[in-house]
Amino acid sequence: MSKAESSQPLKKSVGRPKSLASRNAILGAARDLLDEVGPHKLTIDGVAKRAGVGKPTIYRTWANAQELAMAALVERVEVGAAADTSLKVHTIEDLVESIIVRLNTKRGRQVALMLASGEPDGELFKAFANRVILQGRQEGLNLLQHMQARGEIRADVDLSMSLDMIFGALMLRLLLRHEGLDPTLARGSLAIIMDGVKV
Amino acid sequence: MSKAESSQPLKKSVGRPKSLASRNAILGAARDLLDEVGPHKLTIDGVAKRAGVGKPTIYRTWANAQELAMAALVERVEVGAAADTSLKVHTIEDLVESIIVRLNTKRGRQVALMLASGEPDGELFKAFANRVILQGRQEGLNLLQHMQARGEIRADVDLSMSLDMIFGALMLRLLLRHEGLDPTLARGSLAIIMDGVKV
Amino acid sequence: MSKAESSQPLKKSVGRPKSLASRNAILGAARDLLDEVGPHKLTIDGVAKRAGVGKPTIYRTWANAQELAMAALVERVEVGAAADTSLKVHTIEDLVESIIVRLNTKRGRQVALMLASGEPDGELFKAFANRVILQGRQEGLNLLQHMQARGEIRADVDLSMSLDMIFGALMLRLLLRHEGLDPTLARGSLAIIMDGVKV
Amino acid sequence: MSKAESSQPLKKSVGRPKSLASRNAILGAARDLLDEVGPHKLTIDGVAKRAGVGKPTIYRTWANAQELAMAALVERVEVGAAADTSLKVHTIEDLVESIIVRLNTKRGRQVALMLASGEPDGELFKAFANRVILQGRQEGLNLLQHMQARGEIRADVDLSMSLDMIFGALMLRLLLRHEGLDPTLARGSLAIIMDGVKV
DNA sequence: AGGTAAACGAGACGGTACGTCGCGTCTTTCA
DNA sequence: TGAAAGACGCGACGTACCGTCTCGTTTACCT
Repeated sequence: MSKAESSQPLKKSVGRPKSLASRNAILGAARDLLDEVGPHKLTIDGVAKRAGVGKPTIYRTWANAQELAMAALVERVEVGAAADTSLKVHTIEDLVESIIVRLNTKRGRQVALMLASGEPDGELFKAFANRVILQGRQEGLNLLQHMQARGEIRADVDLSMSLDMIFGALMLRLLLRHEGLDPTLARGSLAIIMDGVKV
Repeated sequence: MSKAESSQPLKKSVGRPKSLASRNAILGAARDLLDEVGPHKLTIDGVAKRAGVGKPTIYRTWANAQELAMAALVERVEVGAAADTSLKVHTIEDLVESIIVRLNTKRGRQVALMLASGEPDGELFKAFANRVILQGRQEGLNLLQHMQARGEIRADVDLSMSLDMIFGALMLRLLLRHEGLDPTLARGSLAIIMDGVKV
Repeated sequence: MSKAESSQPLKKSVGRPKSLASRNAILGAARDLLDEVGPHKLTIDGVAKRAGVGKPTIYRTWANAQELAMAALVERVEVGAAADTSLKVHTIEDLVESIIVRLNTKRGRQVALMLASGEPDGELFKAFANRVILQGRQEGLNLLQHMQARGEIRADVDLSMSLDMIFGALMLRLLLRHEGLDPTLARGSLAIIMDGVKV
Repeated sequence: MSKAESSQPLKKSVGRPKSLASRNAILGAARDLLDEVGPHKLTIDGVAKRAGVGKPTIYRTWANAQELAMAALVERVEVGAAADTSLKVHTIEDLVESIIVRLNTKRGRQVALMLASGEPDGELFKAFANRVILQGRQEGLNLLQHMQARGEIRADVDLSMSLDMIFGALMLRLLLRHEGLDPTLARGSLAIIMDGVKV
């Protein structure tokens, strides 16, 4: 039932079109507030005031604060990703390392909160998960499949589970903070996956 | 700043002591409401009314709804754990399997939400994480250390990371639901860890 | 600091205008509750529930229960006064008699309580005092001034004090109930004022 | 139903007697708080904390904050009166003047509030009114009766009403602040009463 | 060029919940 | 055994946001 991000209707709209300036102001304000007060305290009232916009203008596009937060985070992630296209990721190790770097920020925890608090069967939730997490996982899956095709990984291995173990370990440390989380861990976790732990 | 769960003071307290009956009623009501309406909608007003208790009585012990929710979940987990002592867990595989079973419930997501939304540096958060997650992880760590001592695992392996990969994969699937999560996965994830994926 | 009763701004207000229906419902509920439970027990919660209105809607116009009570009483007094225009008051005796009648009711004590408990330097307090008490006093002052002009009262008499003595006696008996308060007293008190007590 | 001010029981009390020190501390704290925060904000909690006393100790003697406030004011008035015995009051003019001085203080308004907000038929209310107001009025009544007996006042004059007019005028100005209230008014109001206003 | 329809800012609306304060009562422990 | 300390059930406080609803105004498209 979400109103957000529906695919553009082909029928020409009548009346005054939505203001792109307002949209940008709203997402910008949301982004700022996410950093300043955190996702719990992100309120529609606050965003409206900060963006210099009426509340109905926000509700016309997003159904509630959570959707707005997701939209703001997605946009930020995509902007970041666009900036990253320069540095090519060729190996699974590079990929994991870059994921750690991106996760290990304030924004990383914001994303994690969205994932944990959202309704996992909702339309928007899936879209969000896809864009901010599963996309990276898919990249990794492609890389592993190539390795499997090249005979570097056994044919019977559950690649999906392997990836979830790598990414999951990062997520766990992000959430619990019981152990550090730094880019050098990429090599360690991959070593475990590749070689196993048996003698 | 949390008032909850302060370590037991040795000095005899003066004045009327806190009512254990009230405490139980509050935690019971919180537990029920967590299941019925979910963690987002758990309100102090609701708990107070349901428990037949005044709001200040709740605030005297817990600073906000989140702390109360954590306390209710901790208690539930501990009661569950106490009931489980009968079935002995001898192998790492048994452990992971039982964790999956426990995670893969409504309560599992509730716990995950707490972990994702709490302030990770807060006192209560750490206590919560310790009791509901890291305790199981510690059990696993003990098992793996025994295996390492017996020469079944190489001496240079980062056991901590290995465990985070196993537990993290479960957590990831719990949150994202992009793949199923059932007890048979215990064997699969352990196989990857033990043998690695290389040819 | 009061928000109530600010003088009408000439500038067109922006945004949704305040609902007159709500205002009336609130004042009506307050009026009813003043009679039913008394001024001490007049609560904003109670008025809101009775009026079918949210609490913030009340606070948007009145700062606290006292201001609301004053507003409700003022309105009632004015409605009563409007109804009274039919019966003309020509003499000071008629005036005092009608004041006694109006004072000597449940509402009379409510008004007295407001006067005694309000901050006498507050804006709203002054407005209240003006409308419910001093207006009647001013009428009396006019009558006495006419008498003075016609030579029926000595030129050197402090008319203001004279009126305060008449009205004050009524107020005192209303508050203390140490002596009865009935309309026949109008004649008596005026006699004292007019003729003095000396032999 | 008031428990306050019951005459000291003659029967020997059993067990530990009520602490006079506590009583004094309570009344002192109440007196201080009456001045500092006003009668509206005088709370039992506040008095208990300030007096270093448990709340039940207060409730054992006074039924609620209003009774306590009255008790504190009565005591203060009586202490003040005791101090005044030195200066003899021989004429009605002296009396009115001294009343104005005493009324025209913070405490004067506190007393007025008590009178306006109390239940006028309550036992305690009557006692309070008697001690702080009607006693002065009675003194005045005695003086006027002497004057009447000496033939200085006509025999048919309603002395009670005359006094209420004098005192009421003061009360009115105290409450409404529409006109000043200073000791020189004693002479003026008495002049009106004595001589009347007619030519 | 004018009409019209939608989006806009502003902000009030009925609500729900917040976290606090104070009530008057109760249950301990201490002196 | 009275008094301090303080927790209790209760109810109201005044505030923050929710998501919706009028307002009057602006801005584009479509006659």
